[in-house]
Amino acid sequence: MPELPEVETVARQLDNVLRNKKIIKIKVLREVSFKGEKKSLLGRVVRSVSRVAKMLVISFTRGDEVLVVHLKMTGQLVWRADDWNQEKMKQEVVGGHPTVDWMGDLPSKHTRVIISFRDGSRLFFNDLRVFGWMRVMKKLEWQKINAGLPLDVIDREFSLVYFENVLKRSKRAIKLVLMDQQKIGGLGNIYVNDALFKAGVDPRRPSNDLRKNEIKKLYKAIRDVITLGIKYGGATYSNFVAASGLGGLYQEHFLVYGKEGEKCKRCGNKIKKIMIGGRGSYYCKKCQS
DNA sequence: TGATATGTTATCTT
DNA sequence: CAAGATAACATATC
Repeated sequence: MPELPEVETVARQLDNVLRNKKIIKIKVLREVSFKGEKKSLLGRVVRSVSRVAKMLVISFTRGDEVLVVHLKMTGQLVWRADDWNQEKMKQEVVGGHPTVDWMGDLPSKHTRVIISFRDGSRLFFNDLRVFGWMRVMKKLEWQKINAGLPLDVIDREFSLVYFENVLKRSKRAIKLVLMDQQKIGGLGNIYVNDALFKAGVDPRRPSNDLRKNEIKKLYKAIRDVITLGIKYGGATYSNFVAASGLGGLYQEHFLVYGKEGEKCKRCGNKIKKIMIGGRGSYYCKKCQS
């Protein structure tokens, strides 16, 4: 369930290990998972790995292409050095949706793409539900997509005023607006549920109905939740995954997400679950209005 | 067996 | 036409 904090963490770590590595082979085990011409990337040297919205972007020192990766719900990236083995688990970077896949030998049942580098290391793209993708894009094409993206919640320019304007322009449920990647970049179901709880706002409230002080509270809550996510999400993706390292610490810090029937951390009331836009939404009836 | 699932988008329906 | 609602994508798990 990679949301912004997860993707950010993976990007940072992959940037460290993939820099200056030369691609010598790309093996696609599932056609739909890789779009574009893979030949065009052979021989390319990685310049950097970064994050844009919930996407990872791998750029190269030469050529006119970038490789864009979207993990969607169940994608994960695992990079392993040439001499990796289960006992030592030496050089490894993993990130994305936590499954047992990244513990054992790869490729696994869910491996969709393998990118091999000249130094013998490999990058595995695993994706259980095959919603995610890797896509070779021309720089121009990528720039166009970039230009159309909204600000990220952790963007420096993502101001209270900007946020307020976004919310005012819609009367849909506030939760849907927050999750709408065309309007605000980076928030997924988990963090939205938690941010709304923290701000004391009912997820069903019409977006343009929020009062100024509520918008302010929500703005701050989003920042807090995402910052915390990066802090703990970072622990999910370590260079050296121990046997106990499966899954991330951030899960232990959820406020309401997935806690139907459990006690509200603030008032002790039971957390309710409802469906909004076909997605599970968790909230406390007493604390959120 | 059937319901449900983290993200995004295409396609309907207002 | 635009905004909003909903189905669809492929597969595993409970």
